[in-house]
Amino acid sequence: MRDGLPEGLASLAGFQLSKCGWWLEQRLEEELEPLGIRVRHFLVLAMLSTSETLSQQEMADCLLLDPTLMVGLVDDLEARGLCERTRDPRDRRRYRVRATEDGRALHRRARTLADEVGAEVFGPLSDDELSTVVRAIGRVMEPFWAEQALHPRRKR
Amino acid sequence: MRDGLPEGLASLAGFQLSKCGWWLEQRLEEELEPLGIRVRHFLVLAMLSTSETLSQQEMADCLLLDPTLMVGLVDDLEARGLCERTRDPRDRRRYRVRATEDGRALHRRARTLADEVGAEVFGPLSDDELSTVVRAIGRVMEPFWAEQALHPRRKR
DNA sequence: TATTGTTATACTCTATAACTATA
DNA sequence: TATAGTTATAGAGTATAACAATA
Repeated sequence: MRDGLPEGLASLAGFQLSKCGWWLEQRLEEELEPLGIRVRHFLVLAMLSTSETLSQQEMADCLLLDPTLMVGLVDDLEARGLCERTRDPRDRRRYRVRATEDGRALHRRARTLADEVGAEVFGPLSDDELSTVVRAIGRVMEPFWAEQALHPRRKR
Repeated sequence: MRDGLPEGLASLAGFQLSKCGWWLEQRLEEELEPLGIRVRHFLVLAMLSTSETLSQQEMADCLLLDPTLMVGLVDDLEARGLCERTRDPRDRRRYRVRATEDGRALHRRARTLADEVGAEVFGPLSDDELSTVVRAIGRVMEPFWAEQALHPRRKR
């Protein structure tokens, strides 16, 4: 990289956006290490923090992860007492995964770190710009999540 | 995903942004398949399209890829006559990788597809919003690329 | 017969280490 | 001694397939 990004790359909005997402994730990964969790564990806790109970299948769809990966993820959290599995009485194949008080407390600490990373990365933006970007991305992703709810895809 | 994304996830700007980047990349991957290249090959061509010549090392830094991965990537392009390697006469360890005319032509076709994917994904945004987002992300990434030029990191 | 969750296995991708040639 | 590029290999991460329990 002699003198900055080649213009052919810099002008690709998708490339810049992808790397921005990667940067945010890596920084958060670093910040979460002292808490003993990965970004994925944090995302599970984030879901559970506003959902009472969820099945592993539902969480896999939201995170775009293969359901087999949710097993180990929930295992990790349960082993540390951050969430608990109970069978769904109305469909005993499913678990009802719920965050414990410890899990909610850890989520709050992790969420603070995530917000700090966000403030760091988005530092160059004014409050107006930031809220425009955040709302814009949210609106852009609405059709994606709608489609995802109907025809779940996986990978990554 | 019973009723949309759990709020704990939806409110995480970093999560939405990461998935947006993933979505853009996956859609482009699909669109590029008929051209017989992956997104990575396209990104290499994009760099070469505005840079005359670059070393494999420089390109690895820009794409945040391990230099060993650039070998196969440039091999692929060279085998199809899309780029060519010549030794740098001033430092015969380095290659000067250059896009051929065919490479530039394929890049233009791929860039058109990338722009179409962008138009599709960012469809919900007004022109003003889109340009605000694109410029904002570009500004956010400036310090990242500056740091990357000094202390290259890898992975992904 | 289909679905949730589980396990074990195979596969893909990436990083690591060792090497050549240049500097 | 250090760097660009190459190769082969080991490791991490992921998907695939088969299974048990339930619907």
